[in-house]
Amino acid sequence: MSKLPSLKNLSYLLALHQHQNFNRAAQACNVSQSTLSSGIQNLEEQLGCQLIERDHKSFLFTGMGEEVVEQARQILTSTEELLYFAQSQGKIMEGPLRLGCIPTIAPFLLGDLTKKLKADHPKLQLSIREDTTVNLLNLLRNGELDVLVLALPVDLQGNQSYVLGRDPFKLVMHSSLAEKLAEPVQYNQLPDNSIFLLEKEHCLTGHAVSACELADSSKINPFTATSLHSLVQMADAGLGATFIPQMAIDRGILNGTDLVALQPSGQQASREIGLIYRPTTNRRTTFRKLAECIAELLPEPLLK
Amino acid sequence: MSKLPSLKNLSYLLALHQHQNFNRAAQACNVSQSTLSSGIQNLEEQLGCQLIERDHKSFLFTGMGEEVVEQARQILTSTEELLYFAQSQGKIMEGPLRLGCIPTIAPFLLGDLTKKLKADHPKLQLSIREDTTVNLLNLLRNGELDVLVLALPVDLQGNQSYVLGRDPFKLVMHSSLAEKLAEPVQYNQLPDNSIFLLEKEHCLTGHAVSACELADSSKINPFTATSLHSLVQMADAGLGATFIPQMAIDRGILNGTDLVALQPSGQQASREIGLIYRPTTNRRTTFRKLAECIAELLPEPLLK
DNA sequence: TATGTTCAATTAGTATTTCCGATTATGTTA
DNA sequence: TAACATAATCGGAAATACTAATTGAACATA
Repeated sequence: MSKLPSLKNLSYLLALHQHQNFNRAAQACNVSQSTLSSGIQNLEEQLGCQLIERDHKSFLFTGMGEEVVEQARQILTSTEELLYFAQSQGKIMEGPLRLGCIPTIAPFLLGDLTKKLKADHPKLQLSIREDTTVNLLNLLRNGELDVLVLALPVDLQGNQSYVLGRDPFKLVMHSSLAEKLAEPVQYNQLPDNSIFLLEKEHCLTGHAVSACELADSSKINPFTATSLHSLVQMADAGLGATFIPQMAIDRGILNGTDLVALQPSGQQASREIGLIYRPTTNRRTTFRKLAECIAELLPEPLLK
Repeated sequence: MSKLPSLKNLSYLLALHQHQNFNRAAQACNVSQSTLSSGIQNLEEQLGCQLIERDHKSFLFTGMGEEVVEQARQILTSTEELLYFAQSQGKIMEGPLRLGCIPTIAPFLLGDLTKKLKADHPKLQLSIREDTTVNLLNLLRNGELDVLVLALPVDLQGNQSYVLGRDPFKLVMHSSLAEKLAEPVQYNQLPDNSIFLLEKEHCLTGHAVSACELADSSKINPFTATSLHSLVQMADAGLGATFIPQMAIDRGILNGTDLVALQPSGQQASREIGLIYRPTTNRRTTFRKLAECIAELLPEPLLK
């Protein structure tokens, strides 16, 4: 059996891939450019294949190179996790944990969550990143985040997940508009263009439309908002109705408005909240515990 | 960030875990005993925790040590896969592939499979291990096998799987016994102790009993057989009836006997065949292709 | 109780590997 | 064309990994 590539050389390759420049990559690794250069050559020799095409002056990762980068990333992340795990003496709820969360969940969950974690697991150092689903999945893949809180269903891309619970959708509108409506609200009672949604980057839109069986798109106003708070503002101004998740309502997003929350039609008018992590992780017990903490804070916990 | 442990030291740890003896482990690694000894100490220092308890003369892995072994195994397997992947230039259907299969599938599948693979992927070097489900799962976890063909349902223990297809159960008995029976056969038409099964190590027994809704255990003869072939012998001798999977019948296991195969009662009287692999693998495309090859050979392919 | 054996740790010396700084080769920009 | 940027190469220094031999402790046995 030929010799295994060294983790060091694999990390050089990752740095090179990230910086696309030998000097900057070398700097990032705290080694000289020559070291990194020969490290890469070494790696190519050991792996018996070309990882980057040298094009006099510049270079380009080969297809194989990209593949190796991908696999190397996984190996290095695992090793880092092993190191961290051992150094923290297996104390699973201590040390750094990098969590990503989407904007339609974060403001209504993370306040309570950090409070709870600070109380129950004071040595856990939670860092939080708020971003869209696709961006978060990329960061998870790159090892820049450890775990995500997303709304399901979502293409897991090979990641694993815990389903944490359900979060019902409510149809929110000004009280004056709501008077003559019966629950669950049938959408054909509403005027055209009267439902406002978030811009399409937010998965909430798609989830709400399908969960609430809102097939008739003529009801949807083409103007899109960028946050739940602005949706609430628009509804409060009497522009129309919108879907707001229960957890946002529970955390008082409608306080100080004249809005009412009605039950929309749709068999299962809700979204699921899930915790997503890399299939290759070895911090499953940590994530499981975190999942339990989060599930308790959801409107309808569902953790198996 | 502290320095990552080296793969070399991790492999020393694995060898030590396997051989439970510094000398033999060192031999297995082709290094001297002192090298291995200091490698382990090195590792303990880097990880900042005790991995083995030295008890003058002998030693014992600590709980943390066992954990680290587990994670190290995964890292090393991934790295080996990376090396193999690169060296084979990404030719996914070439080189060694170590497959495990249970005894109630192997004889009726692997002949055709090897024939097919030899034709379609002549450079694939398939090695086969036949063993019980639990043993195979252990070998998969240890990285000694790459992929398993098992009957489902089974506790995957965190592994991933493709469902390949269904394999119906048939109730097999001597033609003279079958004459007065209507299909699907109701078990209360059969005398007590008239159904013979495999010994309990074989998952076939449990699968058949539950799939065929054979609740009344008084029908089951307490004598158990060790292979499908002996079950067939016993049935042919007129001792009683037994469950035989369709794929065994298709491959002629009843040839030369006076046995007939009847439809047993039970909503879904069949077992599923699945391909199992480590969640941390990076040979998914290979396994997917293999899954397709195998599915084609099953009585009822079902691969999504 | 003495003697030999087994096993892991230690030590000291050697071999190997890794790394850096300087230099070179090549292309790009001013 | 000069100045600059980039990656490869080279030679020597520093770090490391490795071995053989030794030590010491535990155990078996005569």
